[in-house]
Amino acid sequence: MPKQAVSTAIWWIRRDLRLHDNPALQAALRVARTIIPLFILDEAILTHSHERCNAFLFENLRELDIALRERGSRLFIRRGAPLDCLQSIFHESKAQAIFAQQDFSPYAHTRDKAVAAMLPFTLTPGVTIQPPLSIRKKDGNPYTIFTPYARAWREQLPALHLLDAPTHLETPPILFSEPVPSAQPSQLFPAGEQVALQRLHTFLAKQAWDYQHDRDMPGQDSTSLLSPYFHFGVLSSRLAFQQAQTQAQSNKEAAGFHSWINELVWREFYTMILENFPHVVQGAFREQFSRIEWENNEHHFLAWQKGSTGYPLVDAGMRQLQETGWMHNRTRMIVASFLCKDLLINWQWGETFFYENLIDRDLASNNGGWQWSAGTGTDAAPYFRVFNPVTQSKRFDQQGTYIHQWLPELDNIPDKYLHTPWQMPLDVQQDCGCIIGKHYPNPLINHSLARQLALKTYRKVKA
DNA sequence: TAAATGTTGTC
DNA sequence: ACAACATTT
Repeated sequence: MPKQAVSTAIWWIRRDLRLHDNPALQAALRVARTIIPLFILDEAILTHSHERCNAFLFENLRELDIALRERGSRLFIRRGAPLDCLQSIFHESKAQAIFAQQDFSPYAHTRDKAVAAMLPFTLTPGVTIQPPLSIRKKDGNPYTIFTPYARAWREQLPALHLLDAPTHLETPPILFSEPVPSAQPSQLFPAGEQVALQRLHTFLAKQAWDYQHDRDMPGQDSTSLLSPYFHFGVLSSRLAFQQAQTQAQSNKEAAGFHSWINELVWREFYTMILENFPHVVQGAFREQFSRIEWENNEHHFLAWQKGSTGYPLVDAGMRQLQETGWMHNRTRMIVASFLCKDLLINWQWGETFFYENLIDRDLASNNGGWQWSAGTGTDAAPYFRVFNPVTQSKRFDQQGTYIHQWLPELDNIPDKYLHTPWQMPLDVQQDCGCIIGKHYPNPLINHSLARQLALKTYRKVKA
């Protein structure tokens, strides 16, 4: 960080699209009088992400610009390679320092190293609540199991001093900026930090109380729906944690709050894993699982993607993803288990598909979740843990609320066949206007046989 | 953050 | 016959 005050600093915005509790912005404000809020449209990232995800980003940029203008400032947008853009705006504006929030991915590290080599560049924490490398075992090695990690995480948690949004920002009047790209606003995820803060507030006042139980019910409105906001830093995870923690400490019935906080810690855990073991991006965390003999049947993969596997809860999950860019966590686990175990398709195919379709496309969490499901990862479920899509369906979507929400072709089938439509006698199929094999597919595979095959295939590579 | 299968206990 | 519990995958 520059020791003495400078006149102008660039606040390079990446995954911190907010004014509240923003360490990078505050670091810039501590040394500089004039701030240039800059976002760079990096084609290397944009071309690999779904239009819907980019739309969420663009809408949030628009909201950030509005919030900045209310404070006498504005957002500047450039398009191109980050280093090129930074060098030009740095010289055009005669800025003397650049501040950004540190990001954790192989791409981000390469990018940021190149910038630091050429320009006065300072990174601040802020993506996670605690810096990923700050939590280690006594022997200095990183944790690889969640539970002891979470214990250490809680024990060494420092006091969090949240940072207020600035009330006024001074910004140079004349500097080139591209317009904020226009985009289709999302119904499910309206943009802006005020929406995110309000959503957090509502969640903590209502659903969080029963979160421990209700979060497993994909048909209920029981989760916070905050993941896209966390991913782009529209909402500060430190602030969210602190508010949940305050509620947990001031209420006797705090299980729901602790359970939600635990999900925040999972996010920290997988960011830490990615940081310490970047090879997880390439393949299995544990070497022997790169040798699984997958079937990789393209036809099965397509059916999975479209949501036509014949297992209603799996298909409902995939339709929710296709239609909204988001999927409930319970169904994420179920469709992932189905892809890896029932279809014996390489989990990386699923990882890529999720990464391309989720608005909350977080590299670390997505990779961690898939490795967990596939049983190839750090804290993975044992390989023999295979979800039964029918059991899961009956347990977590008993009334079929979620199935009905996403599979209109099953609208009229009798409740007793909702989880197993293929068991409908032909006359019932005709009565309810849902012919299996015509209006809704036959199951792609027989779960019980598929399970046997998965166990056999996994057993071959187990340590 | 599971499910299937086998064993024992109860009627 | 069928829970409840234990073991195996």
